[in-house]
Amino acid sequence: MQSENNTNVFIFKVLSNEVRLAIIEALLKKPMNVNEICEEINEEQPRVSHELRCLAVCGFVYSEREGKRIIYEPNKDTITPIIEAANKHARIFGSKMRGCEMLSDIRKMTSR
Amino acid sequence: MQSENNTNVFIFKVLSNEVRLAIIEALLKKPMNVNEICEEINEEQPRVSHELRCLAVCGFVYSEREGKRIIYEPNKDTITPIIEAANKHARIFGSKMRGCEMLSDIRKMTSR
DNA sequence: ACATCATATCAATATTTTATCATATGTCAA
DNA sequence: TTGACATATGATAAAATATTGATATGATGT
Repeated sequence: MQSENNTNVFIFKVLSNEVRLAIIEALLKKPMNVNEICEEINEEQPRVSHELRCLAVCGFVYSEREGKRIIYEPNKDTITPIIEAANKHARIFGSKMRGCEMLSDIRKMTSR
Repeated sequence: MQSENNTNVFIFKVLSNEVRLAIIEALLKKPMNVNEICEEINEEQPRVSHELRCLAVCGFVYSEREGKRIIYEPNKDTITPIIEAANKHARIFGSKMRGCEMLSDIRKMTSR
């Protein structure tokens, strides 16, 4: 339970990045190779490779070589429920957080 | 959908911190005031107050004054599904991530 | 083996987040 | 209104993460 907790912190860390989350969402539409992902989310290739590595180590995506290309697929089983649960919270509290792009933005919100 | 996505990044950021997640887990057991939380998770009061503010702004906890004390409660409705979904991933891939405390640890894992 | 395309790695820097401490604010009770 | 307790705030140093571009590796088909 305690170790599960620490693992959860790490899981959320991995998901708390715009590029990584964009990659996941893109792959949920359809499996792709690095360059297709780059086009889809408009990011540089080294950057996307970097993040794919992270996502792969953490079990969020897996890969399979097809000739020259390496096709990445998301691990729908565990990703989908996490994202949907977050969506639910976002739907209700998204407006409350509007304008927060960084954690430090919260300091600027004086009212509670 | 796009704004939901950005909000999700933020949601995961908030949850990707040991202290904040510990606060949430503690409050899921029972509502508490700041000092009780401090004891439970063994952290300093200013630190916990800081994080409670963050959690409150983001809709993860809400508070109610009871005399001198302010009692904090978690927003079980949306938190529980998120944590459970993460637990599921942790159960399967936790071992793969074992030893990762920081994202930079991933760089040390050379094998894929 | 060579040329080419696809992907990964490295390292330096910029940005963001965490951690800490001193201090302020607020509430109650005498 | 004073004292005691409870909680919040602000500034800042330290640490972690994101970003970037140059370069390296790897696989394929010829």
